[in-house]
Amino acid sequence: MRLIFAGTPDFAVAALEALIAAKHTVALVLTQPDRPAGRGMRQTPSPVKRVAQQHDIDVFQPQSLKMADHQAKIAAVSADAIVVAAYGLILPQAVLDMARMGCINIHASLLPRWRGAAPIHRAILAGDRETGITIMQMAAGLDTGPMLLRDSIPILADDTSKTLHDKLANLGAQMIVRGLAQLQNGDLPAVPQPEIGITYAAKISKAEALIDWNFRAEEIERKVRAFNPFPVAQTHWRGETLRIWKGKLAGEENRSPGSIIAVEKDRIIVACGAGALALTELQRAGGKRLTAREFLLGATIHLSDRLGD
RNA sequence: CGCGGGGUGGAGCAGCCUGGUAGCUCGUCGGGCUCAUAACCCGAAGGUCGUAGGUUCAAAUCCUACCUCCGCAA
Repeated sequence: MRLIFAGTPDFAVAALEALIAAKHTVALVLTQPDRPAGRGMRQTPSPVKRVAQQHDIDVFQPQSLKMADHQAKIAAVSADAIVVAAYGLILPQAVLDMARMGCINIHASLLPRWRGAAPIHRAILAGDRETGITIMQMAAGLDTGPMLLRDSIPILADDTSKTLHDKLANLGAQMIVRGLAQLQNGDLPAVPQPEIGITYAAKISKAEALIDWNFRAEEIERKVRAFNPFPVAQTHWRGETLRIWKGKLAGEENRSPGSIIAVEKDRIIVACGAGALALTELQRAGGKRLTAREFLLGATIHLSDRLGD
């Protein structure tokens, strides 16, 4: 098929590569404009742009798709379908109608749960037991279109946003290839999303990364996993920022939240609003991420210290 | 030129401000103790202090440039 691919972050890369590998003709790639990013604020191309360039695919990076001449450029491709994966721009109705088979979206949740920007993080934060990928026909509303394919995977007790992201990106890549094939054969019915069970996955904000030790240990532990590898759960220790990369539940404890209960060889146990969390991998400002064991070789944490102040 | 912190034996850190004998915790190796151990005791090896210049009688420490890692911000 002759396709346009619209995507921006790493999540979309697997799908783009799968479509190329499946011998589809990706005639144009839409991705967000290069942005100042990283240390030094250098202009940085999106992951999808880099891959597109490796395959010598034309890249188009409009700020918005509302302008007529931008839309004309897309229409001129005469694509059979537009595949969208974490693109980050609203597609106007005119664009949604532009391809013969419409716009097909790869969404990282079991719709209608977790419509929106951060479905993977939100699923872990909420303690969901499973999540998945929904391939859907795009409609004007936010992730509201009818579903074409849906497949679930379990969320394991040690899954982080990183591990889950990678699994879902691969699953999505397989499913979009399968979906397009079935669509081409005309045997892929579109099923409207249920009216019940709708939730929205708001974007992750930096402020959420700060741990509130008054929450229950299970909730904090989920936050640590959901925010790994980005933006990384953090707290304060002696006035400096401390990033928490890994933690494990550590039984019952009713001391004041944020108190250090014990400093052992391989872990630092902190009291939460209910229960306790054992920190096993952490990072000081300016330093690398370290296991608790390495961290404790060079830093001394006293039982009188408190986290979060 | 967005702001800022760091690079010190194998690992993680201190020492730098107030130049002048390289320190701590761990690991490694040898020995001891023990029924035994990741525990404990004794001893040893191992460092061009990121790189290149400069200042000085003397630089890990002060100055300059560069390389590199990291936090914030995006």
